[in-house]
Amino acid sequence: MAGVSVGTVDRVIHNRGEVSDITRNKVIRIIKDSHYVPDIVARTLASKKIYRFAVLFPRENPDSTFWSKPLAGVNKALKETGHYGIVGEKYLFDQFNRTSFKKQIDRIIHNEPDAVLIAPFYYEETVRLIENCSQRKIPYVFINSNFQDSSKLSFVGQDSKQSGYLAARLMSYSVEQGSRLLIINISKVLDNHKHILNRQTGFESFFRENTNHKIDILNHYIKDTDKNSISNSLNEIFSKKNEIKGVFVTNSKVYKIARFIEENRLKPVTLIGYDLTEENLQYVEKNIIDFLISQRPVEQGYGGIMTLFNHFVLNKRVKKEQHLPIDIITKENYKFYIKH
Amino acid sequence: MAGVSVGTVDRVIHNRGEVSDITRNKVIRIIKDSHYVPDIVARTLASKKIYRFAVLFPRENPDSTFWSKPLAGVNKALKETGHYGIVGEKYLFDQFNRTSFKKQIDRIIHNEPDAVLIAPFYYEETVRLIENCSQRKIPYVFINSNFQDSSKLSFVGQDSKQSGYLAARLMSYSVEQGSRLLIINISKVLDNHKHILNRQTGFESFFRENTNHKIDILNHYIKDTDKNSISNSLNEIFSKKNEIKGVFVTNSKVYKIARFIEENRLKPVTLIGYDLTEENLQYVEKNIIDFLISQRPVEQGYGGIMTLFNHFVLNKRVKKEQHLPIDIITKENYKFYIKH
DNA sequence: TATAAATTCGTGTACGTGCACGATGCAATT
DNA sequence: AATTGCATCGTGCACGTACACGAATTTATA
Repeated sequence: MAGVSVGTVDRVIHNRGEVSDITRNKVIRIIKDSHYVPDIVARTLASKKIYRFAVLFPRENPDSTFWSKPLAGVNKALKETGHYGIVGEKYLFDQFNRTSFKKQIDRIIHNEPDAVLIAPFYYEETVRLIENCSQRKIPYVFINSNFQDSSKLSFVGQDSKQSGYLAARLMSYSVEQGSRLLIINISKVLDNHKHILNRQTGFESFFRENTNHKIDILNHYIKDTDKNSISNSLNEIFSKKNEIKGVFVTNSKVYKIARFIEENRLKPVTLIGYDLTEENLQYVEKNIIDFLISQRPVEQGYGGIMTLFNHFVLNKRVKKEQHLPIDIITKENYKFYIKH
Repeated sequence: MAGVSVGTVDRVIHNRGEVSDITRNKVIRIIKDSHYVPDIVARTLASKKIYRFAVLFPRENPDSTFWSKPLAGVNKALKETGHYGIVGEKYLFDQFNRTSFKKQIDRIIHNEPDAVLIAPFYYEETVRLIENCSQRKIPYVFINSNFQDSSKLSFVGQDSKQSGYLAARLMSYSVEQGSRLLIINISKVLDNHKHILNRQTGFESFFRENTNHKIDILNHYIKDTDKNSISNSLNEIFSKKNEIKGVFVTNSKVYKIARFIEENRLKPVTLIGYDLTEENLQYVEKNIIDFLISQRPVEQGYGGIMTLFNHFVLNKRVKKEQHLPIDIITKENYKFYIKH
């Protein structure tokens, strides 16, 4: 149409220069008018370009099997996009070991990937990574836990505060006026997860805002996660007066509380926590855990890679905040959420 | 490797004959041993084959906006798979008009698509369609409502009975012993939706099986869906003695009940229904509807097309029953389920 | 034995794009 | 006038597969 060869058109499309302004404009005009879009299938076949995405995740550990799910989502996405030259390079760290996190970041920086998918566990090190990326124009996406940062490509995860708010709503159905509730934070390291605190904030604000629920809320922190420490810690609270009607655990460790309740044959309380792990589901089956809130972990990993795929291969614009639905899990519907 | 040309290998792969048994076996052997898989990108580029999928859905109507969502999912899938030669041909019928359903089936049979995605509304006509498909070896997939049929390729939708069961569990949190509950079926036509009845069955069986909940359940059918008929019908029930503590509506018409409750300023009841429609969400916002159960309508349409895509293009085996998660929707999390 | 028919196979072209290489034309330099 | 340099553009091959066509070989028929 423009009276030029495909080579010239190709140069225009890829901004490779070596085209006069006159022909360039002519070609651009025609591309627009005829609604031409490159055939990604042919493009993929012809191009030998390979996109290397670094994936910075915690390694699965005995204390929490959670992170195997996002990894499964990543692998699923990699399988689907492998044809298009996407390869994932995994950098797994020990989530309780800051040095291990730092080391993997060093490796990433050294290996120069085309993009990075980050589970931001430790603050300073994360900042170092994203500053390096910004400098080298490497896009990066956060997963699971958000990061205040305007130059990120995207965040894929849950609105943590809202999830706590939702938990409170669920709690409100089964506790009457004047009841006493308990929020439990149970974790070895506290500094690194703002979104855990957001859950607590959300939970509290529900009862503050819905003033028709007159509720007394206790906060409790458990730092040592071995069985004995938990037992001692909880005995104290529950023995005072067993007046607690509901317990909200701000992470996936809720099964440890459930176990305590079961073994001590406490009066039933409404128990709400996070994540569909094997251990948690056991107690859902036994009706000890009432609700679990799911973060859609598989979709997080899948969405993280797909975001980069859309950005690089399909040239789509991606949304900066991608909040996944907050799924409510009970004994009756959990089976439909597992598998993959 | 086999000492033959690509042409011969191609004939083996596609069972096009004209290959001696000896060479065929040799090639097959090598394909297996070397884990060869065809490059779908190159295949798509080279092949001019077009797959025409017929989509038999209800047309969106003022009474229910539900079916626009599966259609959106279908369109999304078609966009993604368009490169691979997938085209959708839509056959939309009036869900309250059996003749319209029949007519579209005639058109489908006449047009000879490569596969059919069916929302099975009327029984006999559906049987006629799938018998025709079986005869002509055209695969078909059911969506939303299941169909007892061993030769279908797949079903994509929800486990209806389990969703009713789940609704009952949610109800159980907010009603004390001895309460009276109400199940409302509200629909112009009753014969065509077994899965609506399954919801009721599931709800009832929860309270039968969990005998620690002593609950009295009333059933109520509303056939005329205009406002006055509903008013009259409900007035009768609620006026007797306003002792009803919870209402379960077995479909998306729950907003009509909510409206009645609002306008008559009835004592608050726990109200549970189906589907995230505009009208329903209004009453969720007002705290009149407590829970909605979502059928993941968009995913149903998306999954229906993707099932056929996997079958035809990727040669993947597809599962015969694909049950989507039963999402629990409240005022706090509904926002994350809409959009797309 | 010669010829026809059937079977089995190889070759060439196409799909739409990326990219290396070389060709062309014109202006600047020697 | 001859040469060089630069900007601009076209050509050809490659990617891995599908498929039409015709060639080669074997088997059947007269």
